[in-house]
Amino acid sequence: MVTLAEVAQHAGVSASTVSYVLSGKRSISATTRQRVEQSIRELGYHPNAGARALASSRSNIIALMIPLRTDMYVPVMMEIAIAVATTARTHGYDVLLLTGEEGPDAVRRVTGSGLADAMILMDVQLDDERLPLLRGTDQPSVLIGLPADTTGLTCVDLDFKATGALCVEHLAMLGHRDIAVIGEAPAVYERHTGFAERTLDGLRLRSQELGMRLLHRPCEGGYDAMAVTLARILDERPGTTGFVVQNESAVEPLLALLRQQGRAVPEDVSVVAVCPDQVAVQASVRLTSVSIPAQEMGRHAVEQLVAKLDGRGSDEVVLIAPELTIRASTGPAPSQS
Amino acid sequence: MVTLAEVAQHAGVSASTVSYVLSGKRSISATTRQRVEQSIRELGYHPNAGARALASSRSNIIALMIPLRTDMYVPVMMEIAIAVATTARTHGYDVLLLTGEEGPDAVRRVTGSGLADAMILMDVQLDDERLPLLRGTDQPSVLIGLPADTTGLTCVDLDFKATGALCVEHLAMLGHRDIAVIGEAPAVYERHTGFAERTLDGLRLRSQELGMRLLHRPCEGGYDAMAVTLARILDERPGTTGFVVQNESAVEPLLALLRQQGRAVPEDVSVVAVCPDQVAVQASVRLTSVSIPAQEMGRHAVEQLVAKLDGRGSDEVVLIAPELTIRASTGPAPSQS
DNA sequence: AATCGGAGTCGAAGCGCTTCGACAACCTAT
DNA sequence: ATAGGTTGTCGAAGCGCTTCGACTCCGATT
Repeated sequence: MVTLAEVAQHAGVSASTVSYVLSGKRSISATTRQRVEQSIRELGYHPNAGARALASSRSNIIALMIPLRTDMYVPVMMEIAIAVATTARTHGYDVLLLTGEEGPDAVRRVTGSGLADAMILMDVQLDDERLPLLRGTDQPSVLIGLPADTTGLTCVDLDFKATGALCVEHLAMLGHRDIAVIGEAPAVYERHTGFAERTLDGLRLRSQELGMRLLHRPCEGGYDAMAVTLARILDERPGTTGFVVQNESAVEPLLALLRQQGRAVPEDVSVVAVCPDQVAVQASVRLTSVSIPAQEMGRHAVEQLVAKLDGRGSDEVVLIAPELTIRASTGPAPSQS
Repeated sequence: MVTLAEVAQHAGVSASTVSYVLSGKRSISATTRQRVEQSIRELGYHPNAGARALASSRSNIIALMIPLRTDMYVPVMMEIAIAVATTARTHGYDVLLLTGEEGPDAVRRVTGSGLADAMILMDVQLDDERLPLLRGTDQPSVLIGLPADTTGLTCVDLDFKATGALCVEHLAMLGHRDIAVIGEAPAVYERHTGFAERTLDGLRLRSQELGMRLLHRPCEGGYDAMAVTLARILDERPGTTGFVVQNESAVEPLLALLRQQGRAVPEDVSVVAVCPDQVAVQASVRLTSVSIPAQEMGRHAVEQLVAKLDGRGSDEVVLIAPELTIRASTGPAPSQS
């Protein structure tokens, strides 16, 4: 393994000079720089990560905590993770993948050992047990998601409340008055994952303001669960003409069931989904949807973090404005004949 | 930040003793050990990762290279990644997430810098450009997937050839004679991803042996692409009664289209999928499928790697035997009336 | 001509840990 | 009683890098 010292010798300069060429923290004459760079290339030198971390107390690693469960939003998680990894690389950072499994201990371990310089937390619950730890350390962090109390924290998330409102408004504009919400699995609500509850808030508030009737039903994904849920909804509110779906794995089953029952989309009922664009365009009916900007969230989180690590940037909550794309699954409410 | 030296002082022993308590590499008297452990707990000590890596030339990190593209098998990738991360933790390793983006350079960077002790590569192509680099380094690695030439490499994968054969056998046993294969997107075949081609090999070989007719069509996921593909297939081979689907995002569209055309599953046509169990049970018809054991693959890869790092274990190719689960999407071929 | 300051380079200290050799203390077999 | 072997502990030498003075040179300022 090639070391700094070897490069220095090869280039005929001192070790510190090589170091300064690499870091740019002191000025180096053009000729020296070139000679050093040449040697680095010739010898195929890569700075040793451990030594660098030890000497500089900077690991150039960002930790990413992803949820262990895969009961929801797998593609979204994946997309965020990839966006985080690629964005981090453009800033010279690598990404350490932690699963929720260790819980709060992972936070202690990482901050305590200097394994990572900063962390990004996903799947944040309203009252997450990791939050006190984050507040109690000087290690920068960014949450993807929104807890109940955000003081002293930096968060990035889609504005799910506005998302809910936007869905309702769109359906209202089309003349729908009776709306059903197919939500995430009950477990998601039980563990108080913020985004699900905030979407619901937005839906409820806006529908009330607009004088619409709203029925919310959580739903495990899959065909069978959706069948049961749909039957109950139509039993309770036969006049339902609009659906808002916030559960990827319920989308296609819902469409299939509606088709099967002879309810045409969008002629008889309209469906708005909250899902990544990819899911919306691949569905059997191209879905009107509010997209979940997974990539943007991941990128944003890293950039906030890098800003903090560079001494710029501060705690703030960034809520990305939702955008509704009209596709083929929504249309005017059927006239009440 | 608490250091080894502080722990040593607090416990009234030398630094090296604390180190030996931690590593267990020399025997320590019970009383000393307890005193040291007590101090560690009281002070909340965590060994500094950089210092440790520098001194021991072991980072206790495993690098995981995941594909950048998300055009296939997202849930599988995710499940593997999570399995790798959790399994690695049980062996005292953390996982560094690398995307394919950097290509072979990532391998150079990681091995050169000592960032990781070993690596796991996913989405291996038959003639992957990273392979020469792996062979040329003494850093252990495991591939998830199977390249054309496996000499000097350790690989873990589902036995896709046997998977293909298994699907054909099942359909043959039920009396089907005309089979269509809905494959991955054309791009997947173009870049010579081993698993797709090997499945196809298995399908072709076994169907030939059993005297069945087989038609293979790649297919982008999604409803529209599936509609076109299906129309072409039925046009060319109207007598097709069995489908093998190896593309998650084509499964549900296929079922919807068949339903729409009045072809009942499994009465008129049978469908076998190659997909994770979760997908199979969530579909609108519970699918007979060969499951992709993502978790097992991830776990296995880590265990191979850890064995190598411990000086045990050697290069070998582990092909996991496929298992077919019969569910509701396959049945006897319709009698030829 | 004397002084100042910036640019460019070097030497050395040290980051927190592992690990090797040394050594004291003790136990066992002669 | 003595040699030989264990067992438990310590001191010190690095691992490869960053970074802080310190030093030299040289052109610019008075």
